[in-house]
Amino acid sequence: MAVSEQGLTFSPEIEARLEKAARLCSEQGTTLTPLRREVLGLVLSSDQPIGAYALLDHLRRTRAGAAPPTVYRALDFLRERGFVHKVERLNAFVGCPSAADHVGHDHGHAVQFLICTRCGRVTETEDEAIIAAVAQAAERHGFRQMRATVEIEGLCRACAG
Amino acid sequence: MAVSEQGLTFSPEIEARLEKAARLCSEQGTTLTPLRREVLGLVLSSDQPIGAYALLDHLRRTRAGAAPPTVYRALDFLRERGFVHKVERLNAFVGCPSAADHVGHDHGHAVQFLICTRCGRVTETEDEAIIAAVAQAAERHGFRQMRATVEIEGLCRACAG
DNA sequence: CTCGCTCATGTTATAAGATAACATGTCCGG
DNA sequence: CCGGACATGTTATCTTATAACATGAGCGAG
Repeated sequence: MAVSEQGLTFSPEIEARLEKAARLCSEQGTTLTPLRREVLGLVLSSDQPIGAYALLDHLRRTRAGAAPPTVYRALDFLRERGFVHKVERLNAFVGCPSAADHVGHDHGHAVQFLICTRCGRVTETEDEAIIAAVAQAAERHGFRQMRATVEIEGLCRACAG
Repeated sequence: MAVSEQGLTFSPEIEARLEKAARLCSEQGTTLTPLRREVLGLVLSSDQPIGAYALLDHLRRTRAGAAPPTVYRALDFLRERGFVHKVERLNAFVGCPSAADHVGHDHGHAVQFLICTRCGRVTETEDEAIIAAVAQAAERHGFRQMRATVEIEGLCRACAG
């Protein structure tokens, strides 16, 4: 991650994802501004879920005046578009690995996280059986599902040994 | 809910559940102290998830010195034993309707909440298909699941119309 | 009986997460 | 040139949660 006059620069893979996100935004008539781009880049660069205030600390390297609303507004934008998800148990944010696939319309989807309590890493999955089971359970209760999250805590393969 | 010298008194149904909880605790060698009993009673008396600070406000009616740790410690105790669950999305707590059935060992279970964004009510379910799908997905990733929560947001039958 | 342990609670302070409310600036179309 | 939409800046505050240390009750071993 380098600092230039345009703001932060990220690894090539992440730059590619940022480009893609920028394209998706402009197709929707919105803008991935430099600020939003930086926040998304920071989230994607973290190998663990990252908290809003940790993002803020990073942001302040380039933006002296950054304050909580700065980062929360950017996160709101990114979450609305599915580029970023919040892991509720951790009050922290992760980049969506498949943001490009289901732009903006994954409501009703049951996003799933495998949260390792030892190493802190989180893997996002999209298991169809879970999605279907959740949808059916909701329907059985006469519940109109808008969105759902599944947060599974335990030990990842590496940590479980 | 009445106030007596022994602390709060709840409705007969809730008193019955408190008695049962007290019995389960003593079987485990722990104690449902008056404080814990009051907190559990307050959670069970709420028809919606209730926040820690709302509980604190109620507690202070009978316990002048109550402070955040007072309520958080009681909640920790109750959660460890499965009498109470936290709805992560709401930072609020609900009583477990089936606390008596699976005392203390429901780890690995995927607790499920149907959260109505309109009326704020939360229904807890234990859908076997979801539990199984979650367990299988975790296994497929070599993940040793300890616990899981499924939080489904949308409109309940009454609110969806 | 009394020392020392464990458990529960009290007490004070602070950390961590999130939002409200209002101000500023930029771009663009009429 | 004005006015509206949008993005960000700025200040203050609110909500949620925990750290750290103090007090006190109950109980078993010596």
